[in-house]
Amino acid sequence: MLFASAKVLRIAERDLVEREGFPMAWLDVLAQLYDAPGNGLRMQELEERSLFTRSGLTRLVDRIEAAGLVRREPVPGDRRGVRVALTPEGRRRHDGAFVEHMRVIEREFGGRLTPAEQQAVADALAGFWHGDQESPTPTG
Amino acid sequence: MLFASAKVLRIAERDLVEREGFPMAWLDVLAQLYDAPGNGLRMQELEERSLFTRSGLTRLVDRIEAAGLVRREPVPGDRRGVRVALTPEGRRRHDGAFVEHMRVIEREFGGRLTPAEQQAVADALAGFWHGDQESPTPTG
DNA sequence: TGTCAATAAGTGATTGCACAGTTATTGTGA
DNA sequence: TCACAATAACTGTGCAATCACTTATTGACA
Repeated sequence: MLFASAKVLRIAERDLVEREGFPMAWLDVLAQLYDAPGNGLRMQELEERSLFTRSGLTRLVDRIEAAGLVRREPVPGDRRGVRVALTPEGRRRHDGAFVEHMRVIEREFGGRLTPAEQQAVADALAGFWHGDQESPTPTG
Repeated sequence: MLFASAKVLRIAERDLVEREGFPMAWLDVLAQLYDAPGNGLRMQELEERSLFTRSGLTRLVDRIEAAGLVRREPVPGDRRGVRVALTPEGRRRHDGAFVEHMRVIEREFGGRLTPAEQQAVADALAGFWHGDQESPTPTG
């Protein structure tokens, strides 16, 4: 199951880079910000929602910021913190990329499963993803 | 679905490195060789079965070979080719690591799905994985 | 108010993958 | 037999992610 997913990820990655000029890591960040209130999150929150470490995220956001898709803002009341917010350009790129991304995944993955299989996988994974995102038995 | 899988992969990766001292890429290679006739494959065959490019595989096999888990052998009748074969040590490490790896995935993923969901995902993904491993409509 | 642990984020060094190009070997046709 | 394209694998380079450490700021307590 994981190997199959990795394969689809690889294909989707390639396609996204060719079409949009940025990798899935960017889309991941853009999508997280898009779904966040005010289209922005602190680095720490982004770290929790994405699969990167804090240090990896720092440089990832550096690159996305350099491309003009997000911008760093100060956090009122906590000068240690940084808020990463989607720019209008970032929102536009997200919209286009996300739609294409879903199309590719549909073609490479969804299109090769029956509707019943799609539903079953979607239900199972949605439950997994939206449930407790930590280990089910962290202390034992 | 892909995001969820990536998360599990990340966890499994960490766990494997801590327990066995090598990453999932090694286990991938070890498992492919384990399943192959004579516990060996040519680089080209390994490339097809894994998710790496040939150049990535060259160095990956370098490292696994340096650790003594596989060895390179000449291919009779084709001096261009190299056959990568599991050493006895490699087979032992595979056995131990694979069992633990599956246990972690069971705990992090399977354990959080109902049996019916597990079956549904397994069926759908097995069909996907064992089917045509290329794009379903490569020419259009 | 001054000290010090805790928190938020960034930096330097290391590791590993992919792309493009290279070397060695094989097979084909004159 | 020789020239040349195709094939099998490897190497140099650049990019991106991680680990461990550093800097800046905050909050608690005497």
